[in-house]
Order: sequence, then structure tokens, then C-alpha cells
Amino acid sequence: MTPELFLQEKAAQAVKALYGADIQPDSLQVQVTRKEFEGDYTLVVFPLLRISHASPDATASALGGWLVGNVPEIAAFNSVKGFLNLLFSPVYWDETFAEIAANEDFGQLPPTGRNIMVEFSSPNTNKPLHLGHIRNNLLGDSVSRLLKAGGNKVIKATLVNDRGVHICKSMLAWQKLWEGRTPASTGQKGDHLVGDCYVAFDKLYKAEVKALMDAGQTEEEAKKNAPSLREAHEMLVKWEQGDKAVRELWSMMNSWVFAGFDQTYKALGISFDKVDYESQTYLLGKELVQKGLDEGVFEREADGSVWCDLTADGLDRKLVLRGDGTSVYITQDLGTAERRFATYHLDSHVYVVGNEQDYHFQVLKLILKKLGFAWSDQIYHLSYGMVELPEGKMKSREGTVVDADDLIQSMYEEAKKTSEEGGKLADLPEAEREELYRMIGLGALKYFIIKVDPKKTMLFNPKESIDFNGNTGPFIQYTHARICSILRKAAEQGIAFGPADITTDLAPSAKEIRLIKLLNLFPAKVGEAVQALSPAIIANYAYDLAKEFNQYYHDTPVLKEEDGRVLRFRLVLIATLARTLRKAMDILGIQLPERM
RNA sequence: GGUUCCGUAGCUCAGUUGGAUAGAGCAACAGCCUUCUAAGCUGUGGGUCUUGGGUUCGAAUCCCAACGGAAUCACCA
Repeated sequence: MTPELFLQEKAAQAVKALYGADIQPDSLQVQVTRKEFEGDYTLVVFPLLRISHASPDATASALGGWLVGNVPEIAAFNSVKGFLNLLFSPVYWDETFAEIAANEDFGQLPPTGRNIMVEFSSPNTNKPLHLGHIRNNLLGDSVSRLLKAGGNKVIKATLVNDRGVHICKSMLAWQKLWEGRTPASTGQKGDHLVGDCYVAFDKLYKAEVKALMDAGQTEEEAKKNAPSLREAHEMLVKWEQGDKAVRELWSMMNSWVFAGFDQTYKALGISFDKVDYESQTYLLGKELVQKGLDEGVFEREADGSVWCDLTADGLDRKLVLRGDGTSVYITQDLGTAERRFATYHLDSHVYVVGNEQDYHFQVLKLILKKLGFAWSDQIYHLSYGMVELPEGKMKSREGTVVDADDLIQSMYEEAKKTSEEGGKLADLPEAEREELYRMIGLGALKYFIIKVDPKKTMLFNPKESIDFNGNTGPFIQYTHARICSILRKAAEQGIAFGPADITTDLAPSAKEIRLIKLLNLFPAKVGEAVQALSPAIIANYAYDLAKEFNQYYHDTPVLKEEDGRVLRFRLVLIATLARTLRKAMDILGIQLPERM
């Protein structure tokens, strides 16, 4: 039981005993005492004044007196302006800590029996991944880990957008300009090669548009009439008809992109349980259109197109099937959602998709609800904000995108540079050092992205690069490495320790109590983060833990402690701290090195 | 114009179901390596929480309005 719940319960008993009133324990407000006051937890007594009919201080004193007299765990109290500060006994903290230390899975919440699918990443196969995709990938991956820590069964899924006119554009440019070039022949990563094709197409297209406009066409006409765009559309039609040559070219170029993506995913430490390809799912959802028509949820226009009228819900009319009978984006999403809930017996489905699609998901949920699917309420759009550069939004056409591979590489180099300046790893074999640089660089990148509340637009300044000091991934990794160093030395000295070394007659210092209190918060933080689908909560918690340790470390020389029992107590404390840090950072997908 | 989201220190961000004197980091300045790793620690300066109302014992937090910024409102995905 958390101290908060414990106090609420005891305080409710106190109110009953003193004033004879029955109140709900959870209606009482208990919070961690601010550090400028003396105490561990604080009960806010204002809401109780109408029951006590006394002044805030008198009420607080009466309650405090009762609690100290009747609850052995509570050692002392003081009251300040309506805030009742309560001090727990050292025994209480010893017991609390002993429970944490003995629980190998501390922070892992009990099983919920729920199956949750998390869809994220969902890349287009016409260009390489950039910083915006990184935010998506890291969020999706850590939310998956978070939900797992919350006791759920999680399926990580991605839907690769491998078909459509945008891919045809790359294919066309390749045919026209670079036929014969392959990743093998150029040594270029496949996704970058195909991305270059896409850029080349755009250049060609723009030149054609300009030429047409010079010849007297309006911009609108020119954009529609540019020959390369027409060719791309023809190619898409051929693709849909299953034209052999087009399909072969398509498969080949897609395979290059996949190989490139795999490399990037591997570098990011991200994997999926289930990969869907849009080329195989884009026809899904059409039978739902019929169902909708049968049930009168949809209506058909004279030209054959099918619509869903959402104006009564404050939205617009939404097209769900084109006049020519082909499906649109949302048709497919309706179909995949239905199939997934049925196939995987999902209780919930999280979509990690940028906030530019807020409207789309609003519509998706609403239509599914109108179609009578009870699970439509269990669809969560984890909507995240854009990553902006100091100059504003990233624009691929203006070459202001931050490429994912480049960024990962530069993080690695930064880590290597910083580390070599310190020179602490000189004795390690090269391969191990390389592995550490990779871990630290990636840790810096991941933490930088994840620590920000998902829904906020965030800013990335490439010139200032990502910091390795302060509230950063490497700071937490460094803290862990320091703890490991102490534990290593203790082992060298032959000191054995374990949870059994925590006995109730040891009085933890004020700083140790702060650490225990903080540790104790972890499961609640996980619960809160699961509720909010926000790994940022865990990131900021891990930072607090690390910072608290660093302050402790600074003036508590653990290994110099002469009293063997106190020494072992402290070793258990920091070992538990390290374990909790690992669990927290595991939720973020960040590895913690033992040295750095 | 409709809808949704955001606005906290010079900059990047925290801030729990409304609670005490609003917190970190970066940047600036001043200290601390003979002591378990200085990617660290300590200190100083820096705020009309965009603005104005309202709700109440109490508001950065909840409600309304205004201002500023973003996204979206396609037979694109």
C-alpha cells in the first residue's frame, strides 16, 4: 500500500474518532511534503473545516495528535496554515524499502489480461526516415514498453505504405534517369537511393510545370497536365491491373527501401511483431461500406460515391468510397481496424500518428461507432506534435529535413568525442567502446525526444546539437555507471549484501529517506504514464531519481562507511536504485551501460 | 470562417485529482577533482505562469472571452 493510501485511510479513521463523521478516504488530499517544511506527507485540512467547525490549525493539531497517538508508523506532526505535515518513523521507511528491495519486478504492474495493439512508424516507401519519423518510432516503441509494464499484452504493429502514386513517382524517375543504378552498384542505402529518385521526380515535374506555364497555361492546368505526373498516374493504373513489368520494378525498389529501413530500425533498436503492407490491405473495408449502406449509416450519391454524413456530430460529410468504386484512405483504416480487433481479440488499439491527422481519427472512431462496433471507444489516437527546426517546419523540398541516419551517426560521433576526451574507457577493447558510444549517442537522442510531452510541438536545433549534460539520457546513464562502479568495488572487496540486510533498527538518513520515498513512487508513476500514454512522465521521473542519487553520492562516501551494517544497507539502497533506473529506462527503450 | 491543440525564466522543457514561497536543464557568473567516475556537485542572478474576467478558503491547473502560434476542414495518404 502506498503511503498516500495508508494515510488517507488512517486520517478517515481520525475524522471518525474525533468528529464522528464518515468520509471517503479517497476524498482526503494527501501530498508529499514540500522540502522546505518538515515532514514526509502532508494532509490538507481545509476541506475538513466544515466537519470540524474549528480553525485550520486547531483541526490540523487535533488530527495530528490522534494520528501520532494511534498509528505507530506516524512519529510526529506539525501544522502550518492548514497543512498537517506528518513524519513517518524510521521503521516505516525500513519496511517500505525492504518491500521494494525484495521485489525483483518492482515497477511492473500486475497483469490486466488486456490485449493492446500499438501501431506506429507506418512509413512511406518513397523516402528515407527523418526526424519526424524518429519521434513517431520512439514514442510508439516506448508506449508499447510502457503498456507492457502496465501489465498488458502488447502487439507492436506497423502498416507500410508501399503503394500509391508517390511510389510510382520514384519508380518513374528511376526509369527515366537512373536505370541500372542499385544500392549495390552505388553503395548507397536503398531508402536514400529511392528518396533521391523522388526528389529527382519533383525537380522534373516542377520544370515541366514551369514550361507549361510559360507556354500560357494557368498554374492549376500546368500542375495537372505535366507529362511526368500523367505518366505516374498511368503507372499506378498499371500497378493496380497487375502489369508484370511495373510490379517487378515496384518489388525491386521496395525491397531496396525495406533493406534500408531495416538498418535504421536496427540502429534505433526498434522492432515490430506484425508488419502489414498497404498493397495487401488497401482493399479492406469495402464490405463495411455495404454494411453501412444496409444500415442506413452511409448514403450513395448519383455518381456512385458513398458518403457518411457527420454534420449532426459537428463534423463534415466524409467520403468513404469513390464514384469509381475504389476505396480511400479511411475505407482501408475502417477495414484494418475491424480485422485487427477480430483477429487479435484486441481490447484496445493505440495509433501513434502525428496531430495533423487528428481529424481523420475523430472521423474514424465516429464512423466505427455508427457502424455499431462497441470497441470504437477503445481506439486511442496518440497524437504527437511536429518536430520543428529553428527555421520552422521541416520541408523535404527545401532540403531542411534532418535525416534519421545522419542524426544517429552524428549522435554516435558526439558520444565518441565526449568519451575520448574523458579517457575513462581507454582500457576497454575497441569493440566494447564502440558499443558504448552507440549506446550513449542513442540514449541522448531517445531521451531528448521522449522527455517532451507527446502532444507538444517540440523544437530541435541541429546547430546546438543534443546535450550530454543536465537533464539528458547520458546523465542518467552516467549515474548508473557510477553506481555500478561502486557495486563493482564492493564485490572486489568481497562485501556481500542483499535485501536481508535491511532491518528495522537502522535509521536511514534524511537523504536516504528521500531516495526511498522517490523509489516508492515508481509504480504510481508507471500507472500515471499508462493512463496518459505518456512515456515523458517516466523520463522525467528517471531524471529525478538520478539527480537525487548524484546529490546523495556527493556527500555520502558509501564504501568508506565503517559500520558494516550501515554499509550493506547503503549498498542495497543504491543497487535497488540502479535496478529501478534500469526498469524506468527500459520503458523508454534506453540501455544503461555499466561503465562510460 | 468551423473544429482541435498549444502559450510557464533569454532558450529548451517539468509542474500529479485545484494547495504552502512556481521547478529543472542550457546559457551567464562564482566556487569544488589527493576522497566510491567532474557526462558530476554547491552557490548567485533570472518569472505580471500571454491578457482580462469568473468559480472558491485557495487557480499555472477548472469555466468564459480576447490575443498570439500550430494543425486540420480533398473522389491525397
